[in-house]
Amino acid sequence: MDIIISNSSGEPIYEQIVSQVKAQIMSGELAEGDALPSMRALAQSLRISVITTKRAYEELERDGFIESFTGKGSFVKRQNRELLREEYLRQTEALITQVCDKARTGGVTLEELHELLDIIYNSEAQD
Amino acid sequence: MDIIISNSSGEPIYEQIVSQVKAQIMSGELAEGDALPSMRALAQSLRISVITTKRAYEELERDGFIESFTGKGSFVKRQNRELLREEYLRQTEALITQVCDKARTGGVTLEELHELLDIIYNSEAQD
DNA sequence: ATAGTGTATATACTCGATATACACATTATA
DNA sequence: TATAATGTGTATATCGAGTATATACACTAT
Repeated sequence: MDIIISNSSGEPIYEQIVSQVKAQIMSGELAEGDALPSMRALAQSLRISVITTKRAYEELERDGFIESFTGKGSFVKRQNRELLREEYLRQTEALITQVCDKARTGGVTLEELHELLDIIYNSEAQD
Repeated sequence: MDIIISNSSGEPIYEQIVSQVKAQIMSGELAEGDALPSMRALAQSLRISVITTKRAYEELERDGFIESFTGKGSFVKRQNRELLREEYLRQTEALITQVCDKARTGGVTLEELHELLDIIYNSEAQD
């Protein structure tokens, strides 16, 4: 499982883990029943504390994405992929709202936003 | 000067003050030489500590938007409005990048993004 | 037994927000 | 004109929430 931690983003480490696991579930890289790396193994490879990986896994478990068993490990639960997609859609809408607020205040027009959207959407690194 | 504090946003109070003052400079509500409310007056009207308003004013002063004089007050400095607009443009682009990342992961298409942008841009409260 | 899992407790550090006391400028008024 | 009173910005020490941690504990499989 590939997880990349950025120290400069300001986003908590455990949240970065959570969102990247969700993204991999969304993309199908992680499917139902798949074993996640053990908390210790992940902590070691990211050079962080076990407690931080545990916190990430706890949040994923609380939200119904994975299940953990003492002595055995952590595993991906059966997913309602459509539910996840809706979550992403909500988050996307929230971000677009921020974009519009910022743009209006700064005198950026709707047309400019559409242009920027095309440019940025197509210029980003693909998987 | 109208400043509105939201406790639910998660954004620090002093940052909310900073961004709203910048927005008012951008819109022309605050012009060169205008006096800002005193740190105490603003603190009292927002029911927050003087130290928090001071912190906001410090950041505005550090970034060259206002000037403070002990015993006299705080005043709007001469502005390069074009510089401010560019700052907003940069922030807008950064937000759009986040939008595209989130959208891609969630399987939201570019066409859907354009539609959402039109809807949200036009549905937001106008000044 | 041993080595692999997840779990729980107590601790340190950062950052937003604060109360309180201090220093300077203007204004009222004696 | 002198000076007390009020209004301005400033500085120090402290609290609380949230992130990340070291260490020790409990369970499972081999």
